[in-house]
Amino acid sequence: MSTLANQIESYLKKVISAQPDHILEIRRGDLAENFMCVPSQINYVLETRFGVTQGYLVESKRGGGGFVRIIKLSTVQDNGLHKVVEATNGRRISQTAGEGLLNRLNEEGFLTNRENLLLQSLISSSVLKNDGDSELLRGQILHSVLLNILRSDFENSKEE
Amino acid sequence: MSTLANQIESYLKKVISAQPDHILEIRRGDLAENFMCVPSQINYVLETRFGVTQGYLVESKRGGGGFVRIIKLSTVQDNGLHKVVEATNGRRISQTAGEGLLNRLNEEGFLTNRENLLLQSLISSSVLKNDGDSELLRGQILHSVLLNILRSDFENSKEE
DNA sequence: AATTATTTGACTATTTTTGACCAATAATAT
DNA sequence: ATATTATTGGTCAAAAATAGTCAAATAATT
Repeated sequence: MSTLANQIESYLKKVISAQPDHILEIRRGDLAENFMCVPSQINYVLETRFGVTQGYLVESKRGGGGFVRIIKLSTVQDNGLHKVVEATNGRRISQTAGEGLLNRLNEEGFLTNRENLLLQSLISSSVLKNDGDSELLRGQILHSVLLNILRSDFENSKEE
Repeated sequence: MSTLANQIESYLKKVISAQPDHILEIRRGDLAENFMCVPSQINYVLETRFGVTQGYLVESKRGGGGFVRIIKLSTVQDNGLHKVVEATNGRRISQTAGEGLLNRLNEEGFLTNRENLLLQSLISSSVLKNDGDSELLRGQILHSVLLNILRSDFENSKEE
């Protein structure tokens, strides 16, 4: 209960809860300094405590003005989406399977027709003509899409 | 979070918006002096925040009476995103530049707030963790988004 | 004793800041 | 006119400021 990782985890969760939008942006180096540890310790905490399973999305930026952004996902109206989110974690996804997933999300109202069209095009093999593992990349993209659907500020950003 | 580059960017955008013709002419040296930085810092800001993809055109002249002219182009003037599509074709795009492009598309009504949020997340470095060339991949994703915006069936799918 | 979790640090990647040197244009001198 | 000098802006690469990865060393748990 009192490992460094646990303390950092508690601290971050406390601060995030205090944010109106449940989003926290912080400098990794600052956090490491506050807890008197190496910066990579922060990554360990993020990986083990702020993953999909725990309902968080993490984004970041390097270089001057860099940051780590932790976004708490809304878990309130979970229509079985979390299962899908976990099922796509780190998985390869074929184009056909990806198309099916997006269409299903569209039919169930999680994605608009436009969003579906856009993403269908994005995961088509021609776009993903990456040298690397296209199926893995497709999985990463779809995983990210799913996580964003669960963001509480995502639904609220309908239109002005 | 407020880097020098961000401050200069904000300042310039504020001033340009206040111009009736959305054109700003300024001396690079003056700007650098105001922000107490080296002149080349200005070029960095222009390159990373005022490129064609972000909807700006930059011209300049050296020597006595020299200047830097920043022109904000509306999409109509810009031939319907044609230049942006060209500029992103096969090109590598940094996270900063990508953010700028998406925000511009959002501001000009080509992307909804939701679509912007989703895509911003998709191009953030932590999401785009792949073995290959991240910047190239970011460019491919954004290029695909632009092509979709230009497709008539995508434009027409705004309502649902 | 074996396995799993945590801590640490060396090495990598990305973005911003800075400075030395280059190029163009205008003004002035010859 | 031409050459020279002053006045601008441009380029590029190094340094600084962030963050990420990975695996070895420790610690905790089974």
